Amino acid sequence: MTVVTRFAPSPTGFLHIGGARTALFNWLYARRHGGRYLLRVEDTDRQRSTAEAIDAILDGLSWLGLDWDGDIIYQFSRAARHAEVAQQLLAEGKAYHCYATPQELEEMREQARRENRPMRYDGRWRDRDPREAPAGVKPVVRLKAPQEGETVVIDQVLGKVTVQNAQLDDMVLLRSDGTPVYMLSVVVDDHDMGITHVIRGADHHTNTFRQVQLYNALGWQVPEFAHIPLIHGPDGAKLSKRHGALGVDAYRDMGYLPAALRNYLLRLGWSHGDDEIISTTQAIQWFDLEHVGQSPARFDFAKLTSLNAHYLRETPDADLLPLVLPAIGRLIGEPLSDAARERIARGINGVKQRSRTLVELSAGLAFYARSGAPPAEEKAAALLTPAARGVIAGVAAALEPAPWTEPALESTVKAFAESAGIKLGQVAQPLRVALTGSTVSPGIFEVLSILGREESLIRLRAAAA
RNA sequence: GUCCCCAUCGUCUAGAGGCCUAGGACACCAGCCUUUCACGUUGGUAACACGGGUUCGAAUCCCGUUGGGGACGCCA
Repeated sequence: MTVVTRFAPSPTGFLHIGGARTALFNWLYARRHGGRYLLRVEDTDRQRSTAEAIDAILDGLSWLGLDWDGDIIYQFSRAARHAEVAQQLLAEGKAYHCYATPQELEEMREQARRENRPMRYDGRWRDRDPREAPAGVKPVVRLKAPQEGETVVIDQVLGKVTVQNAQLDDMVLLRSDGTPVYMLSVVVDDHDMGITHVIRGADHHTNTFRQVQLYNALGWQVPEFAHIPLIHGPDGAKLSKRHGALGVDAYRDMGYLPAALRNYLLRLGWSHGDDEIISTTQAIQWFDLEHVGQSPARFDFAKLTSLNAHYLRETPDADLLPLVLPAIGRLIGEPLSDAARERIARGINGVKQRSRTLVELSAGLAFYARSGAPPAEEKAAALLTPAARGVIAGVAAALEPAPWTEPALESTVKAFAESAGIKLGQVAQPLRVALTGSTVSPGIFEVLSILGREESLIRLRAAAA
């Protein structure tokens, strides 16, 4: 049996981190088993679904590198099919019209709340003669669910769970306007699409029992289920916009790499022994449902950032350049000259070694892009004491006639330090400030070399003055 | 409230009854390396929620307590 998985986001907002992980797990599982990974947009809520949200989700998935097989299925376009299934159930006596009004249902819930009873539909139209139907009320269609016995879900992550059917009420299949409700649509679509493994967030776990009842009423085979624990915010509470529930585009903007996010998300809830750095290729070979954890995880930026630093260092300079060039242009407030691009290309390796995100990388590269003395950070400016300025002037003079290669620069500066009777560190740090405007940068000889004689001397003299 | 799920360092996790003096990673602290920072490296602080069982033996199995989460829509 070929594995078929799906990711089924509802386009009522951006692709958040939990959805991204669900997509990743589905994608990995399908790839692992040489199966298919489908995408279904659950847009049956016409009020809340938007085209912008669809774009944002597709965009997020593409950025993450989670390509889907075949065409996207828009659930709303299948409404007629869903209604047809409900009609079939109706015809078979497995579903019925319910004329209870929203007000009645609200009262039912109120009453239940007051009496500390579970909030459920009481089945008042289940066996009632349709001829008693009130005039002018459009009915919904409800599933005639079993009232005795129990429903069992075997979950690949959570194991076997049993619920008493008395706990479940007759769910709505079709709204009074004839449109299908999510519970019906998922079941019909998953069946029609040949989904073999439903991998989704644990928030759907309780829904599964009702869905299984539907599968049973329809005589359809139940797919495998795997409910993965939710991701919480740093404070352990449900992820909300206040903590980590950002769209994946926000992570892109913060300078995270898709590969890093994939690795981080993978380890959030799944493990392979002590392995931490897991490439996507490796993940495809290893991923399974047995090692998905059962408890919720908290989102931790520090770990993501550390992973990102790793992937940043692993990424070839040529791939990083286009990601960073536009940002640097914005940073210095002018278009990048050819000389600037050239310096950035040569300097990027040195800077990426000490950057954790693309944002840090861009910022760390900006001094290469400028012409003339870079603005000095506060901490850096403080280092430019009169004595330091004197040292810089001395070095500038020593450097002017010297050959401009890294080894040569090093020996020139070292010779200068020796003759001046000071330590290299006392020369290097003021030099760094003059050249980069910062106390943090790649090796000072690398910087001199890349900046070139002319540009270096301009900056040194400006600092010495 | 009812039902369901979950529970190992601050965080992510390894752990499928003896291999556990509970391992790794991130974060944190200290040392080394070094022209700064970062990388790297060495070491350190730090956890089996609690209480009962079962067993020769429990982080691992069972029950309860506590705590956290989820679901209870003509939303998905």
